[in-house]
Amino acid sequence: MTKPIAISDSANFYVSAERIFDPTLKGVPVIVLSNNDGCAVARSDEAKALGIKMGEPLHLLRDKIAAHGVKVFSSNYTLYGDISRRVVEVYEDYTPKVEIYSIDECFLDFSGFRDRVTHARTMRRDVLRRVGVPVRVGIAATKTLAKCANDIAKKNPIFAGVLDMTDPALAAWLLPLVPVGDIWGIGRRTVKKLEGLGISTAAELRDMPLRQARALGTVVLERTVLELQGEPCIAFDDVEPQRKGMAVTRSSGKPMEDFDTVFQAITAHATRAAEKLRQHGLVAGTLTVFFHTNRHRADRPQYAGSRSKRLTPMSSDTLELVAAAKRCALAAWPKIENQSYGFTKAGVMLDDLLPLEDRPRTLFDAPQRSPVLMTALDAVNSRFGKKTMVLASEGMSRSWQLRANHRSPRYTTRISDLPVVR
DNA sequence: TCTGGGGTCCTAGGACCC
DNA sequence: TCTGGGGTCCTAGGACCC
Repeated sequence: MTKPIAISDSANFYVSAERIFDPTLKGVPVIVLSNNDGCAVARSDEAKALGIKMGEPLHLLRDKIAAHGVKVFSSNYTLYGDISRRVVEVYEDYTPKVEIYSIDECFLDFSGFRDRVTHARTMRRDVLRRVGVPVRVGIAATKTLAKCANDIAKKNPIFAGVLDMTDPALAAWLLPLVPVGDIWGIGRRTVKKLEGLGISTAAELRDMPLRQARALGTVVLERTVLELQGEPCIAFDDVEPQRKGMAVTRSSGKPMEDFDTVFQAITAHATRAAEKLRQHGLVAGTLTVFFHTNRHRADRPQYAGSRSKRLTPMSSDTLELVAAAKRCALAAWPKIENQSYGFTKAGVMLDDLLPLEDRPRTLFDAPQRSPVLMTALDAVNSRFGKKTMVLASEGMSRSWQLRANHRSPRYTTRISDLPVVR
């Protein structure tokens, strides 16, 4: 008997998080936008019912928003991250093993509970009571099947948010109802290929010959088939994996025309990346800078520049990272004379990350050339707020900064954001 | 006419996830 | 006018080695 795995996820998480602090949002259409107020990345059920699609650009939604009084929010990741942490705390009261999969999803070890459905229902009520967001739970023998169960529970109110599909007979009965494209790990490309073979449901994929699955979609697809058969191939893992890379990339509020502006954005991104490195106690071995024009504008000249550089010694020092980023940006800058580009996105990526204490040593290196300065920088920005102290090359105009015209208060992490009650 | 056989490491690109 | 950001894993193919 394999161990039952549960996956718990939050319905429309970002919307649910906004609703905690503003009850007037209940029962009305609400959407949360991506960075730069670009497109809808979370929609309430009411917004979905209006036909608002995941990833739909805001500028195509203006009419619907006006006609139906859709409430619109910019992303408030500080708030969502904190709510997510609180939800995990509740899960930890209901199982000794929690694997955080994403900001709104956790795998839970549900082995050993006599009545898993009752246990899940109790947990669900507790999350709602203590944090205020609704969650759904799918339980099955493998992660892929648990995701299916969760998906079925999401779409069929009859399950009241909890479906235990551990029983193989129940799985066999339900899998024919799951479209193959809804399965975890099956994306658009694979759906196309499977369609050609006449495979359109989870049950049909489960019955696909393993060799054929591997030929079509490598070991990844083969594992999915095995998981659908109830054989675990994706291990439950509650230790945080060593991260391999990190990126800070942003679209700009308006096009960046000259090197100085692009470099201001890149300075800000490299600065943020260095902060993240130090927070996690890591150093980076490679830095990549990229920037590109708006691909949706066929009428404007297109350019995409990118350069990487090894960091030796490995570093988490803002000054060193920004210096390396500048060399990359200069090397990647277009060489064509008299051609002006409107760059709309820029980013800094760091790879070959290692814990500070594991970094290779050389005779003269130090993890940060200016460790005392970095400590002071982090202390000031933590005490007085982000961006209190920045490098001059980040500039003061911030003309590249992204839009966020509908941001809600950071209710749980910033006292000055709280509404004043008189 | 004959033209090895493994290894390892690295990189670019594809596919997918939320 | 306006179209997100941050990750992971896998494979193929080239370079290089003995």
